[in-house]
Amino acid sequence: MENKKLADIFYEIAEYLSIDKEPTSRFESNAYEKAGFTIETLQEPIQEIYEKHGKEGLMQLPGIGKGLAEKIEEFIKTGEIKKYNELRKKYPIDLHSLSNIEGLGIKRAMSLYKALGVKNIEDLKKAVDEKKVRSIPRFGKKSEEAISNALKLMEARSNRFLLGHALPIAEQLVLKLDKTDLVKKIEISGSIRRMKETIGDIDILAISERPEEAIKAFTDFDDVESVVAKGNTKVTVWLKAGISCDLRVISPESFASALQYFTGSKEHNIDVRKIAISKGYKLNEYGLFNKKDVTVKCNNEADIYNMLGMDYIPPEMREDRGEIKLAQEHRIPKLIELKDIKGDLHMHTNDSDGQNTLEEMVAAGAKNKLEYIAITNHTKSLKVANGLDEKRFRALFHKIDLLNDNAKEIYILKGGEVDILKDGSLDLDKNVLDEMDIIIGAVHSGFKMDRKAMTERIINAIESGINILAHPTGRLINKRMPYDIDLEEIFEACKKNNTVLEINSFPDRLDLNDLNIILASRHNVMFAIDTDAHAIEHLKFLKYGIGTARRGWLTKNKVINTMPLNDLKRILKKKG
DNA sequence: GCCGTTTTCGGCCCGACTGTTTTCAGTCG
Repeated sequence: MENKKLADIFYEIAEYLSIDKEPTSRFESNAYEKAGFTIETLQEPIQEIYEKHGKEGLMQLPGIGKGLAEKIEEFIKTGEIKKYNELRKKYPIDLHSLSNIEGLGIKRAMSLYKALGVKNIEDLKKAVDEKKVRSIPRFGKKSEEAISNALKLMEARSNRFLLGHALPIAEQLVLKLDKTDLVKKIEISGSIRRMKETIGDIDILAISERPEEAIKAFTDFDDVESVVAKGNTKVTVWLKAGISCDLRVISPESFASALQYFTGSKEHNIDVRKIAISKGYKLNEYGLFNKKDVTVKCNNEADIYNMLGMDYIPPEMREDRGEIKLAQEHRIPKLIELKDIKGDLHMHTNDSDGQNTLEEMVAAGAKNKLEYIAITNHTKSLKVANGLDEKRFRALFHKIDLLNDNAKEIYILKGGEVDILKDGSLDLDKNVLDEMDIIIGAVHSGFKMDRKAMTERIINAIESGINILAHPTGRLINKRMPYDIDLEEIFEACKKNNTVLEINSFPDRLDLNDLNIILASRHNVMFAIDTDAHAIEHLKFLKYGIGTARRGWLTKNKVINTMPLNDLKRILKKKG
């Protein structure tokens, strides 16, 4: 991906510039950082923008002016950037990796380079082992130990926590804090509240009249492995679960602004605060203040956004991807909510690789107040999952017909998660496929095909009449990269064939992800938010799919399983 | 190096906490 490569170079230039002595280079550094972020989160190849609209087109992008447009042009034409090469020659050290170590920033990394010649992580390890770091000015024994711990930690946690693992841990902590009676109000903030697919650490916000006691009670929880930092209003702990957690205790008057502040994202907040300044206010975690430094009363986050001339922005949208402009134009969409979902269209039973029986899954669906569910087991070629052949599918469908005749509170759709074979054909006879109410197509093998072949394979399946394309990119978070495919071509084929794209709610899938949902939306396709449940407990994963959909700015009317059963059936029939 | 509903020049987010100091620089979020 070219965008990422260029973004990383800009980030590195920003790092090099921030250690420069010139007073203006700090701001130049910010400019590169901001431009790097713009490029990294761009929805189309930057080269395409340049080819279509030239330098002028690049300068339309936020944070990119004449100078940086020229740098981008230079990179596209020559594959390198002179300024970057010069900086690397001047500072031949891996600043990026070094400054990523907890507690070590760019400036201290530079001190270590100047004093000890530390150029990379290996050098740093050596210097720590030889106890050389403690002798450097403004370092000491504690700093050396902190760096040593951070190095070990970095090896231990190379991956970020999945949202689906971090959220339950956070909810448990909130519950426990609530029970102490030391806090009046608690809220999870940070990237969990934004429903980011992976989480760096847990952020909890609380109102308390006895903050020090609340912080003490928190650090005494047996979930806590060690206390990293502790003050009067804030404490950071390392949890036994292997993730760090911040608790901040604030006054009731500050709660709205603190929640806004600590929910982030950082990029979003910087822009919001700039708008505050431009309107003569000051916004920080303690409140919104006018020119005379008098607090402007805000009861909730919506008040803050409204005072600044914006619509309320849902946490999931706060990523600095254009939501601020939208809010200023009062065009924030009404995002889909969990309660809008009327049915789950992707569920397994123990007939293939699920853990529960058909009857148990149906009962669980009814208990979750779903109006309909689809039972979609694996097909015969997926042997590891005990995939069903034509005969076993027919037997299962017969059982489903009987259940539907008797049960009235929930309707069961007959379906299958049908393997898309290497040539793009489907792994079942046509007459069994014809008996299905819903056909989900999925790739479960041959992940390493080249881009062209893999794209053709999936488009073949789309054209042969699947209703839903399951987990369209095949990625497993922290485990497996997405298939190499041309997503835009696939989205276009989905549009032409009325094929629905799945947003798979399984914590390690979340596929499509937020950015791909935004991209697919431009092709005017429909979505289904499914759990891919392999057990009754998995039905609660739906909230992660909803969170991902909201991060992709999705509204209810784009999601087929928000429809009443009869409308849904009509959509599913429009095939072939 | 970017940017403009006070500005095309003069700004550029900001407060808590830590460690190493003896008043503060660096880091983090």
